[in-house]
Amino acid sequence: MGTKERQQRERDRISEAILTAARELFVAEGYRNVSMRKIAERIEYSPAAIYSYFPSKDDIFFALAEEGFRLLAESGSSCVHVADPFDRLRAGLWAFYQFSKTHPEYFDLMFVDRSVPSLNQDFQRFEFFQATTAIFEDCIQRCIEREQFSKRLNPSAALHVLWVGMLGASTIGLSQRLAPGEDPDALAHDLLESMLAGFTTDVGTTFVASVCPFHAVGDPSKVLHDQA
Amino acid sequence: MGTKERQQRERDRISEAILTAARELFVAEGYRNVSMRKIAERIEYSPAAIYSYFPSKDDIFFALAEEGFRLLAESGSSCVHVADPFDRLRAGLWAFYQFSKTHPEYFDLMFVDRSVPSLNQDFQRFEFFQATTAIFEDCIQRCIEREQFSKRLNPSAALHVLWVGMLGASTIGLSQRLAPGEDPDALAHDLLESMLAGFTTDVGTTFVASVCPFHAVGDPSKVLHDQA
DNA sequence: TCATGTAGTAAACAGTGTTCAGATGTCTAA
DNA sequence: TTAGACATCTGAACACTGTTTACTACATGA
Repeated sequence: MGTKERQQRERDRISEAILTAARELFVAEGYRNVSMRKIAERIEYSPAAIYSYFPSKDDIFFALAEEGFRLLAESGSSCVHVADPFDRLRAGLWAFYQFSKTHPEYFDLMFVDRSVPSLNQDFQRFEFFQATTAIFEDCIQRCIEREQFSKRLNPSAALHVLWVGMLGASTIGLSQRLAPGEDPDALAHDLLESMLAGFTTDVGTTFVASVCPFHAVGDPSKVLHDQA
Repeated sequence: MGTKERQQRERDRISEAILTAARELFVAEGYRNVSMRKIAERIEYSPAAIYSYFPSKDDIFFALAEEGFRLLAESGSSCVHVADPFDRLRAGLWAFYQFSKTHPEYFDLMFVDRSVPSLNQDFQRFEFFQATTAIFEDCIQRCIEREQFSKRLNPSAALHVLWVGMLGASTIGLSQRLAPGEDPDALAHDLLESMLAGFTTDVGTTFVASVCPFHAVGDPSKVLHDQA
């Protein structure tokens, strides 16, 4: 007895070795330069052996994305100690942007890349979101209560806006579509401040579905401000 | 005589056929599903033949990206007729976002994808930017003059902010990293209005390099507001 | 007519993800 | 101790990928 347990431990050990090898290659050379054969070579197994631990290459990268979310949660964990809710919100968003720089490959895999089908499909499975969303919606709610943000702001929609805005800044940093000398950090900073500034006033509401060249933009619950 | 000309015409014709085949495959199946062999099959040539017209697969996609910029310029051309500079600015940015939906593969190639090296390197070569930048910086300048935007706004930096913000909305739409039922259009809309609203006030300036957990974020010329 | 240059091809190289028959070794039960 | 069952791992293959190279067939200009 205990054999099954030992076998399972052995399986876990090799499974972990595969992930470690994949992670090292992936961090060093990027998603596109990781091949099953390279992983196999690193762990000194044949490529076919990997398939008895992971059903496909996709699943390896799904597992790495999960790691990425844990990493991101860690990176952002320090900001929960920021006392002021407004500063906490900003620190969290900035941590998100910084993560795209400290872990560009993880970030690409998690938020930008479209070539890992399982990630597109099962993205909402990551429990990361529930926890994080709650924290920062609370920040926004407090900012509304202390009248730092417009009373008519929808915390959930506002958080989405901030998040997606920072995603833009991160993407441009990663894809290097800026002129030489242009600073993605300054851009991310300015974007963040612009969005936050936009929340402090009711100005935005006057635009929604009125002056805009587009009406009825889908689910009303997702519209940033309640229509007064 | 005239032979050289005819030969050149023939070369151009085949070169165009290669691009057409590549474009069709690319629009229908995405960048990653276009192979030299598929292009070759479509034009009824051997794969090797393509290499006497384009040095590599990358160069084919560089040419397609150029097409993409022409397409984008066309898509946005209608908005230059919008009389009000503020509405013109908004219409242009919305056209940019819409382009990511009508031509997702082009958009991905042009602004998001990192797997075409020549695009990363020579991105600033596209003359698209000079022209477009001028138009929309002018809009912002006019909005400042009529006191719709803060006097302390830097038009170039502001345009970058708006552009990158919309890129975030486009990216999230493409990569489908939203919960089921969440509407990327509404998100893009709210983000745009938030950023524009942020420009109407001086509020943002009070944050720059003061309350922020980050100071000296690079080139001061890229900072959104002049430091008062 | 003949030499030159070019266009296009077949085949190969080195790589990719993945599958599968078979070998090898380990564990369990008789 | 032996026999059978099971798990593990490999070599070889399949069907792809981008790209290169030796070669052929043909049109051109002299």
